Amino acid sequence: MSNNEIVSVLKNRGLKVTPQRIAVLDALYSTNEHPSAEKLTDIIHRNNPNIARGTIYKILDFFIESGLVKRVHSAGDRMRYDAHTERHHHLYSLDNDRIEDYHDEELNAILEEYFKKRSIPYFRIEDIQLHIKGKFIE
Amino acid sequence: MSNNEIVSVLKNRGLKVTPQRIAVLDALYSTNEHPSAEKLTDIIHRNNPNIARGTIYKILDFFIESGLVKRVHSAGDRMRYDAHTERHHHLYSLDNDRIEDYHDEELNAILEEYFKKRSIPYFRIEDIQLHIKGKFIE
DNA sequence: TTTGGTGCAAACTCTTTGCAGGGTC
DNA sequence: GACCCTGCAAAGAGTTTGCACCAAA
Repeated sequence: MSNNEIVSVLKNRGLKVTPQRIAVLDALYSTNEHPSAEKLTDIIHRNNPNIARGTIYKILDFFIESGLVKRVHSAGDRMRYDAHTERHHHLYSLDNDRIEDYHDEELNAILEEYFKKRSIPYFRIEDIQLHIKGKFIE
Repeated sequence: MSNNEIVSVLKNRGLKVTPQRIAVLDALYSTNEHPSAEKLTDIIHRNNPNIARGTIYKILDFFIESGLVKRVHSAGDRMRYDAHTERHHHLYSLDNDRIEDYHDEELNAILEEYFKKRSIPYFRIEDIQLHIKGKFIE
């Protein structure tokens, strides 16, 4: 995703454009490994060594409130982030902290169909995500 | 679950029985709110004020290795634990940190059926869990 | 010019670790 | 009695906060 496209993402939502925000979004869009804040900081610092750790945390929180970024549910050692907001699921390695996307339109359709008839009386569903745990085969 | 039953759970797996381990298991079995370590410590201290925080962490790690307890995937602020190991899914509140069980045999059957035909070539599935995010209706 | 974003460093929270003493089998 | 589990306190990792300075609109 080009710099101009990233700027558009921010502008279209009426968010202020700063080099730091561009750098954070760029780093998130350019990886699919659902980085922790630390990992993300490493990626950002390759091109922008002067962006502060605290700023990155603040920007991530801000993007989460803006709906641009989501936290990935994980075992909890540290937070993981994802800027790919289209509907998808995740594969979780039982050997390490690897998390990969799993896209499956047919599965989405089945789930949607199922929860249309089987609603949960005390709960309004907004999003459904599969956590598929297992081992990556090399 | 009675004290004797908890002792049996440990003995059947050949694990050493201590008052601290009993207290941790008892607290986990007696709640369905998927407590954090801090919350769990509160529960334990109601009856056993002298069990140390560090001990509880060590016992939780030990139980996870033994397969008696699982970590619940969450947004990552802190770790959450669950000793109910039968197959089930979770409802996640978007308003707060509430996590509730969701049992659904029909859904399990559908998922099992689906992934029998649709296998993922580079991944061996060991467990599938739905994360259903939304709002609890009071 | 005004508003609010950034950098820095300190504070905070949650979790892990090391070691001496004590309990379980 | 041997082993390893526990309590305590300190260290560590990850995240948040406060404030002065600076930049975007």
